[in-house]
Amino acid sequence: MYQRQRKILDILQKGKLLIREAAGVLGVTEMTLRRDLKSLEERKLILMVKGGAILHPARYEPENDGQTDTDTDCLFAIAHALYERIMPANSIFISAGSTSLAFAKVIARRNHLPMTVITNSLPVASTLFRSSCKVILLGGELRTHSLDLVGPIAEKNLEEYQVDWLISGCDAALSDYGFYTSDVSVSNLEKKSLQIASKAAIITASSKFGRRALTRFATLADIDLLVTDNALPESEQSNLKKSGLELILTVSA
Amino acid sequence: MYQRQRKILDILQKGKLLIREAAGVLGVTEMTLRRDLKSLEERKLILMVKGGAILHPARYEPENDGQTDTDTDCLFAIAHALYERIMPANSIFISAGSTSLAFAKVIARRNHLPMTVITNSLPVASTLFRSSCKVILLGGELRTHSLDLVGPIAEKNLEEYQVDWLISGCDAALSDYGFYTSDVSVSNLEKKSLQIASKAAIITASSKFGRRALTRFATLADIDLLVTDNALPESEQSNLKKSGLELILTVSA
DNA sequence: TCAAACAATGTTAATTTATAACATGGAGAA
DNA sequence: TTCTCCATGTTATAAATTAACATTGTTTGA
Repeated sequence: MYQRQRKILDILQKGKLLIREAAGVLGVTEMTLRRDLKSLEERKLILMVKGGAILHPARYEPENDGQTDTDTDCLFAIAHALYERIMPANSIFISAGSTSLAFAKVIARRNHLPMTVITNSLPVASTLFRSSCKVILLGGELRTHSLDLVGPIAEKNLEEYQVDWLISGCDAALSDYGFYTSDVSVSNLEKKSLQIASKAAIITASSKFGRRALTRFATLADIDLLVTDNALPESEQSNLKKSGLELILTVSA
Repeated sequence: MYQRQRKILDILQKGKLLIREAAGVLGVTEMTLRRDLKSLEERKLILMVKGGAILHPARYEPENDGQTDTDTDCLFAIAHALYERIMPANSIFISAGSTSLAFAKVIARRNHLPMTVITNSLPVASTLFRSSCKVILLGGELRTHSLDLVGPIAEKNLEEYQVDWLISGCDAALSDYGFYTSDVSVSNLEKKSLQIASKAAIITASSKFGRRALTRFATLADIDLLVTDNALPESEQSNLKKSGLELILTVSA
């Protein structure tokens, strides 16, 4: 029974759960599933909506702008792989972005050791709220459409810290040149965070490769570990390995 | 129609709306109300749950620990009164707490002028996200049960700013001595924020008067404006007036 | 000004979802 | 074994949601 409720929460990580569908998937009656959901709702873990349930809204989710299930699965596979590779760690910096957020969710669910997480993302902070992690949120200006913090204050605060790992996504990547983001203030913050991290990891879907975005925030040499999915073309893979970084490829569904 | 949708949002400020009940209150059919709700949901302003609706969860809300409707009404009355008194302003600091959060909600709904809001509260930042306000969130450690930021980083960041008004609640108050909070790190931050504000306002339910809490963060002389409800005893009122601060009393429901 | 077109709301019936009450069946205790 | 308890399943009932169509009032353009 507890096993099943855990599965329910897993399904919910990806968004909404429909009672009719999920009953089949879990191999139980609607009634049983309802009883599970009711119990989870009483524990404030979920919120029941018409015909289904969502995770309790005490944790904010940025809009899932047209992200498909497959996309989400891919992100979580990458996040899990990263988790296996770098944990346990004492302190990490998690930047903003959907891949980073997926990683934060993995930590919240799987990690039970004390750890310090520094982030500039409200969704990440909120995800780790009540986890075993101590959360430090950088200050700064709230970017209007992404719920993350940037600007000089955020950069200056960063100087106070030192972390084992920097975890970041990217908006675009070239296998022979480096990693890009499309916002200058984000890029500035990323550059700073590279300086305070002993090691740096990029996690991103392979689809980001082969294009540029506005500014490059990291060269290949800046990055120690790259986790992406195995849809990454051979040529890109060999380019990356040449630069000496560790490459982990997850199997896509 | 738009008038009615505004009313719906007003009702929702206080929590959940039940379609069956609200249809009567608004004087329309369930069907009409449903259509309004559907439209609001499409605009991502609300989320429909079984039998009713809640505000869109894209905002962090601390748990409503047993706060009654009357309590909430009282808070909003106070928040409105403060809004009328101090707006327009160029820049304000809003501290953490349920009363401050109510004030942020009033701003989000009523203010359409550009303004800068500095806060150490995630719920406040999230409430003002997408409003006409520029939001600056102080950095620092996330307090585990309150979703607000404290600590040396937060205090240091504060030094960078200067605001017209400080808006704060309190955990306890004595009419001849000052205002208290029950957390030392919160108190430290409050003291700092008094220093960067031209004027300071306390908003609080009158029930907080007559007791102490762990630490005093402000004397009567530190405060320029107090907004509370008219259940405040005469003796306390005269004490407060003696100290020269401006006192605004709202009518309780 | 009138009537066509439209928008908002109301009404009813059909469908879907939720609840309640009782039935089954297996695991463990006396 | 036999009883009890608990998780689950079944069925019937109630509630909520949707769809389709009816009504009303308002705008618009001949």
